[in-house]
Amino acid sequence: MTEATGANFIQEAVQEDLAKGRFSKVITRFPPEPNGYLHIGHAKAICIDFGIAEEFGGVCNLRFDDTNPTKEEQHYIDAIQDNVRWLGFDWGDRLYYASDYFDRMYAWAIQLIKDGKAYVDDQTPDEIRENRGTLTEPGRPSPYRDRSIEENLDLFERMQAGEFPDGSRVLRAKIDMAAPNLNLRDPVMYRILAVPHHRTGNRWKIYPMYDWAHGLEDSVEGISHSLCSLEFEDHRPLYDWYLEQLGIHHPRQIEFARLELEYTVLSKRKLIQLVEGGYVTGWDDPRLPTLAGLRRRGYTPAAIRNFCDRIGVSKAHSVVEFALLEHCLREELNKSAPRTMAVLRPLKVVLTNYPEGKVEEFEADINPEDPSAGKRKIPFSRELWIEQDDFREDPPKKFFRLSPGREVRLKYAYYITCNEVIKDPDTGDLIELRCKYDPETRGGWLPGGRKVKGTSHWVSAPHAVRAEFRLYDRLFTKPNPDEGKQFLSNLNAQSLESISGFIEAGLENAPAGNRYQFERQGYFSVDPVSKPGAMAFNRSVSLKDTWAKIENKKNNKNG
RNA sequence: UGGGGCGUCGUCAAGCGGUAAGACACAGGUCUUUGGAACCUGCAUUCGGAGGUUCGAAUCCUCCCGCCCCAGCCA
Repeated sequence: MTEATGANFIQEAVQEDLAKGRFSKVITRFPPEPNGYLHIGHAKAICIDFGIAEEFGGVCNLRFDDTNPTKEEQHYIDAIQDNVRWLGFDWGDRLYYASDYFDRMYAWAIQLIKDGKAYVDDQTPDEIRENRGTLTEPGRPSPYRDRSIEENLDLFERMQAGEFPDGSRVLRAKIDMAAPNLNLRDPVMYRILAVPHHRTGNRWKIYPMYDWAHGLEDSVEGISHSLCSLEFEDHRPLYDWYLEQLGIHHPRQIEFARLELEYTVLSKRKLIQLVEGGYVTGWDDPRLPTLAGLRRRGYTPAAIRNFCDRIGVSKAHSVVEFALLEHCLREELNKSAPRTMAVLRPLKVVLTNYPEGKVEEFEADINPEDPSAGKRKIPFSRELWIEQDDFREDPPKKFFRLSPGREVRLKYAYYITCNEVIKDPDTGDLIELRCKYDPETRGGWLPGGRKVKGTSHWVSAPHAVRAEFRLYDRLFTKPNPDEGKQFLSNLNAQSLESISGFIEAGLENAPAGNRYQFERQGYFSVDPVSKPGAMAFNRSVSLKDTWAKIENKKNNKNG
């Protein structure tokens, strides 16, 4: 799976733990909170969590960290499972919920209270914050810090009994208000939240905080390695503290750097803003880095997994270039995607010396990279559509496509030469090209004869099928969307261009999700809204375009 | 000027005291019925900086600089 490099630091740590007998079996977990959709950053975490388990012959649990009912919803749970499965990972029968452990957590909380290690605090949220101190000043103990165990027990039970209003009291661990690590300044374990939970209903009036809950969840499941992102590094002492006080199974937490990608955002908060603010069409908008979006865009699970593999695992903050993700998709689709010709921006071509009404069929490779894919038949006739970009009335240097007097090859068909350019007499707009074909070049080849530099794709006008093409560009105009004011101000207004053109006959019934290479254009997948007669294709990624590069260079020089 | 992390090519990232892997990107070339793909070549005398230890340092020590995270009853 990994390139031929050494093990990453997590693999090394796991190896060492196994060698030293700290753990006998590797059990990891992927613990999403069901309050949003998974994105490619989660894909990295999933690949690491499941990947480490698989590599060491262990298992990985899927566990919903559903400790905050004010934000979590069942439909997110469904979508997340769907996404993880789609990515290609299997949690077997090990689907767990933090909420399933609420009873045990409660009992453990009682234990801590009895041990004098937790207390009920009546301070307001503001008071707690003020007394927490600052980065440089120690906190001050709560006036309720030294309540008797009996009183704490009584109050805590009444918190859960629903006797107190939301936010009026919390249970706190009694650790150290002067700790330089703020997480250790008597962290909150439980808050009162008289909110129904999507799984436990009205059973609980109090809900555990992440730090208290997470280690317990890991412990209950016998997790060996609890892998998470860097921002939890500061929480590890607390994770360890709870487990140590309780004297229960103690997994090892290891932190790695989360993924960042250029020209997009990977934060649930911002993603939610984009979706709910209507800046995109939904969680599966193909411009989004969500798994649902990438899937609809035409990305394959294998390409995403490969990407996650190549970016590596480290603790250094990193922002990965988009080009790598695109490369992974192209690499896979080049080998697997059937070829077809589609004209995105049509320009009419009439072959003046081709008999009217005549139709020929040419044979074309379905995939030149994979001969076993076979051949397909393409109809050819007197009137064709070619790409507007494949003609220039006044061709620049190095442009070797069609222009007046010039000859090019129509792929799989004939050489043609442009003789006449028809324009709208009023607007001067290009209407059609009159060309002559060379009957000697049938199949697109003149054995032993003159060669031609350019090859164009085309479709036969009477046979072509109208279709919609959605061309996507990066969602933001800046590599770092947070640059400047607000990330929303860096949205790319041109991130979606929808155009109408023609597809080869035979594609008009392609099922949603099918992926194709439109020759010389890029990889496209059939959008779920497609219907026979109203096909819509999403451009997953363009082919590399050397000519565009040459032109850009030239323009930059002149401009 | 509290604590926790991180700094190796444009971007990721190996390297674990023996003299800077690989990938993407980029540049040039071969080939080509996709200006695609494939293939070949090039691309860090240098590892945030300065000292030190050593025969030898990206790797060890010291100091300095820069960047990220933490003051939710979010996760």
